[in-house]
Amino acid sequence: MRRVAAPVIDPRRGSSVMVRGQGHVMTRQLTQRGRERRAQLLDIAARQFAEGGYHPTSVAEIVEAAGVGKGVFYWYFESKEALFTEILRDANISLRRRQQAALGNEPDPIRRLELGILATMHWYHEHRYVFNLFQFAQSETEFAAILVESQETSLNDAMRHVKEAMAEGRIRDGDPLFLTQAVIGTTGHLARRFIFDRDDDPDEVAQMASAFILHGLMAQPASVS
Amino acid sequence: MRRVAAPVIDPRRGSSVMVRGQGHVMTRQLTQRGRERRAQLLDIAARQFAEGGYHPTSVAEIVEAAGVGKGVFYWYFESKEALFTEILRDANISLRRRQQAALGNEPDPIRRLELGILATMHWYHEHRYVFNLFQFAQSETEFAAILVESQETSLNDAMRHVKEAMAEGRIRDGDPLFLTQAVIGTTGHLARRFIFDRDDDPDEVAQMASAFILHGLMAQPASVS
Amino acid sequence: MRRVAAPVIDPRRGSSVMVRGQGHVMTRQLTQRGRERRAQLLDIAARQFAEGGYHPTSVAEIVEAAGVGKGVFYWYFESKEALFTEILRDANISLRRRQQAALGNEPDPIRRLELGILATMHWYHEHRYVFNLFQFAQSETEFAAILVESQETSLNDAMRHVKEAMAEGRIRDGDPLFLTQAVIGTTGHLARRFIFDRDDDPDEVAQMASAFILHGLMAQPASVS
Amino acid sequence: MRRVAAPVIDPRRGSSVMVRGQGHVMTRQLTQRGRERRAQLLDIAARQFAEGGYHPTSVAEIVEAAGVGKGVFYWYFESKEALFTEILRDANISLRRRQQAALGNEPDPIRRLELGILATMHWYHEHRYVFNLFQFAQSETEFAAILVESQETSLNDAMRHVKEAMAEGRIRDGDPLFLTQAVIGTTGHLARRFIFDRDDDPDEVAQMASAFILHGLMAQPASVS
DNA sequence: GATGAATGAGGTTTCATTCAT
DNA sequence: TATGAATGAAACCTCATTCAT
Repeated sequence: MRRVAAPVIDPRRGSSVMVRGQGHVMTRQLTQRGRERRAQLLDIAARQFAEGGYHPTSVAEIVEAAGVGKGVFYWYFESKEALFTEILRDANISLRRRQQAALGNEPDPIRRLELGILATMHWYHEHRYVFNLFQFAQSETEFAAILVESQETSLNDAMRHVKEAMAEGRIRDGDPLFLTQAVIGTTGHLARRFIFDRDDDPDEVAQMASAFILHGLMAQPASVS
Repeated sequence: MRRVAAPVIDPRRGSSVMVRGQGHVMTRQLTQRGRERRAQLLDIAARQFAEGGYHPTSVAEIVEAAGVGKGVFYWYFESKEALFTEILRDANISLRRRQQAALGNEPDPIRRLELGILATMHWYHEHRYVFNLFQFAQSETEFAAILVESQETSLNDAMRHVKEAMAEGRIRDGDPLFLTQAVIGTTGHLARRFIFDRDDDPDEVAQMASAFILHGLMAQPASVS
Repeated sequence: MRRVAAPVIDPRRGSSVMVRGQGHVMTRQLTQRGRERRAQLLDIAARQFAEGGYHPTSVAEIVEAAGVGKGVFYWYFESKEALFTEILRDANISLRRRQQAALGNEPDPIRRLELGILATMHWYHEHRYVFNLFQFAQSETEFAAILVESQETSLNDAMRHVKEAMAEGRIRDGDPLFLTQAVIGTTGHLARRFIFDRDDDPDEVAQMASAFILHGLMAQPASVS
Repeated sequence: MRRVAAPVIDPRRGSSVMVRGQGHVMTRQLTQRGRERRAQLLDIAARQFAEGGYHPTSVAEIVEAAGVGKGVFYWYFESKEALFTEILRDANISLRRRQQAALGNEPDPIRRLELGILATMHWYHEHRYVFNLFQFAQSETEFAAILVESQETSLNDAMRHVKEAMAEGRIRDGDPLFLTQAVIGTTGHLARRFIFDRDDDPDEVAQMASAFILHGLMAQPASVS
């Protein structure tokens, strides 16, 4: 990690936790202090998972980094797995919030795509450690399912822009899902390679990515062969 | 895994192994039978890692699936990690071989890109389980390094086509590395989503991917705004 | 537990507690409310120990069921072990009280045995959950000692009847302790099997138990009175 | 434990083990050495559970007593619980075997009961530590079920004798199950009190127990044969 | 070459108990 | 009195690796 990244956790969220009370799940009310501790653990864990991998990072390492006893972890989280799941969900919520904020009331769907790509690059730039978490999550069935579910809303947002643009004849006809996935995949991979690996300027990466993606989507392209 | 995928291992390769014997590393010569057993273990392990994850899959499970004792594993591989590293390398060699074979003597660089995308989709279709392996490998530093190294040659192949096309004025000017990464990232993500997740027809996916990518690369696009 | 059983705790008892405060043991005076809370905890704990076992039942579960914080537990009890010890003592006191009440001034020792068996069956019927507590307590040295000590008085009561009956020539000569243990053992096991396991009618079980205890298996028994 | 008791495990039994092989249960073949080690662990564990209780005795203590590493335990047993279950089953098999051997071809059902009681007392005398195991097992639902199931055969054996004797008019009419349970309960409790607690002579205990069971407490019993 | 057995550090999780508020 | 938070030892169990046979 070349520079400290902003946490993805909103400490005001989550004033209560789900815990196991002998067989049935109950909700535990947390004090202000409790909420802060919980957010701290989420943040520390996210960074350690990103740095060292989910499996290789032990609960012991997490609590040690937080400077608390081992029991604290299980006071706030049902399991290591539940913690990771929550990190994934929180990250996606944070990313989508940023994308939404960036769109404002922009009426042009193509412009909305551009703004979304720009917001995404900036968010990744600030939360660079999340790359590895998503990457890993994709690789194990249970977590991949969480990811898909968490990203569904963002996917639909983007697909809406694509459909609108298509209806306006601004972009080529085609399967909207396929095109949207192309947009997302390209954005993600370029972010990984140029923002995460090389720490390039997010504005520049976004601009180049937009160029590639928009030409890819455009109607009336130059003839291919 | 919806259907049985072809192994990525060439059993003729690897007629000797590096192993630890009495403290120092030594090279072991393998018989024909030995080479087959080794290839079998690589194949079984690859599938199990893909299905259940690298860390969650234990050496015990691998040897059990192979129907051999635990000692056999360490007869052929230095460690679980070395085994995985080898799987990654082998997979990339296999993929590149397929891409190379597809290009033939095609003189047109743009056509070479198209053929490469098509070959890639077909290869992923046949080795679908490899997706998870690559995805996971990206997420842990040590394995990510292996991946980057293994994929460097393929990357340079593709970049050569891009540069040539650019020199011929067939595609837009721009950072060739950036454009090549865009091509690769888009191809990979679309393969993941449509070939792995949905088992779509690789020819169709390749065709749609090529359309998106080539328009993205093209010179003289339709005006954006 | 098929039906709610009566608590074995007398909330009027125990107006003060022994607890550890600053390193030394001190006696704490309890208010009326305090005594009730204490009795409530004893009762809840007894049922949970019976249902789920002493060791598997955690203090956390007990206080959760009582709807109080964890500190409360240690305000009223020195430890989980002390709590269980007290449950055992209370249960035996309650049982003996019932047995005593049943005897009245009955002059016939044999009749007294019968009345004792009947009272015991009824008590077990009302406090069915106690079976598991006694059973468990027998199995761990420290608790077994508490049981033996708590049951000594009841044992001596019963043995007095046996000795009197023997002196009157009403029952066979023999080791009074042995015969008394036989009476107790038979009563206990039959209660377990027919009252706890099958929820049979305590009057019927008592009657059949008395017949067995007095006459054994043989046909043509000596007339009872 | 005042004296060393004979193990209840037959090391020739059990040439294979059930173990978990990732989700599904598989059977593992054991070598002669493996079978001995397994029997040793069963025996050591049984004694330690009896002495210190099932829950308080840790797997660490068991393997330490056996002088082996912790992994060995899980090589031979699926879990601590599975081990205990097996101890319970083995003990009941051993007890029943002894009872059966004692009966020979004895035609008289009453005599068979007597011989059964005698064999039981001797078996308990040799396997005294089993008392606590049974006692504890009774107290937790899951293990109690195992006990009931394991003892069903012995119960039916004894009930057959009771029914025969009843058919011959040798013992009183009554519910055969009730009477059989009375026999078993009395025998068990007396064994516990006089053989386990006091280390009395099993022959004497058996004789007094038989007298009580056959005649009850009454003087002038009906003649036995 | 191959096997079953063994190792033991280390993993996740639980829990009796204490303490600051 | 009472609470939520914290502790940390210790529980059960896993697993990469080694080894005797």
